[in-house]
Amino acid sequence: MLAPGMRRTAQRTMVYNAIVQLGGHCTADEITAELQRSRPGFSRSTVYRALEALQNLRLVQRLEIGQGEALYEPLRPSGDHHHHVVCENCDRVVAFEDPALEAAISHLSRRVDFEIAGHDVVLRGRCPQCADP
Amino acid sequence: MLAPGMRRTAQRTMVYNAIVQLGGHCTADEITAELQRSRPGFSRSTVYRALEALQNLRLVQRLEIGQGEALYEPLRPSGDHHHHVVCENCDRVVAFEDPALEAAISHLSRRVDFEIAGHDVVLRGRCPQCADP
DNA sequence: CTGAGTGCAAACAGTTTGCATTACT
DNA sequence: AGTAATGCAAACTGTTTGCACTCAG
Repeated sequence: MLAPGMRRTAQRTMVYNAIVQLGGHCTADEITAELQRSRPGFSRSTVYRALEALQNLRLVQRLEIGQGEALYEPLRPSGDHHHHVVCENCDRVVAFEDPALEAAISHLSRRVDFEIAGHDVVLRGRCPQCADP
Repeated sequence: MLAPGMRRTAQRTMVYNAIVQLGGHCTADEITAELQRSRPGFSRSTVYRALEALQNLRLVQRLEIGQGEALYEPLRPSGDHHHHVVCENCDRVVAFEDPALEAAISHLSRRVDFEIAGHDVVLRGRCPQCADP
């Protein structure tokens, strides 16, 4: 599980747990704030470095949605593959899976002259709460 | 064409022309550098403000690809709809269109409980030059 | 002539880094 | 004991903003 030479520290565990507790799709600052509630000295840099380590372990995925700060979500090591819908109004992020979309992309991947290694899809719109009232 | 009160200035024209001349998919700094070759005082802020204005006029599209700086591309006002493939090695960006992908997304859009207004797709991989040697 | 647009410098946000200290293994 | 990880502060990058000046309409 751990890469050779890599250490299991309290901070990294805490960062992972904070993401889960925040319900996923949270920013580095939200994670820091959450952790500093119980441990005021918790360092922002440690959060960033822990997030990098957790990404290498495939326990956390970084999402570059929009131009602002990155979002982080916990990843089931089983390796589920999904994409995201973002509310343009409240910035809420929801994940979805769609086999037909994946099929279209995998078919398309054979057509382009790049060797495709991965892809990202982001849907933008209004969530139910922001659309109705 | 111009929004009410909006002015046609030499700088905005120059920014648009620079993007075209650079072949699209260029950064704000590349545009600034290009313009400063012939006019050393050309301001970075003017580039950013011009890019914002050109986006409002639908003459330029901003791409948020990866975590670094944004890319800008000229947009035919006819409103072509396309997506991008990025080379993970050399960062080259190429556009593509795919009706089957659009169909899958539009079908999917009816399935999710958001009111979908738009979407972005980015394929990541290796361009022919970076894959072969 | 008036205010939208410019240029400069300074502020800003999010993230990364250098370095001395701490604490896994 | 040795070295990866931490905490702090300072650097860094891409972008935005305040203000006096300029120029398009």
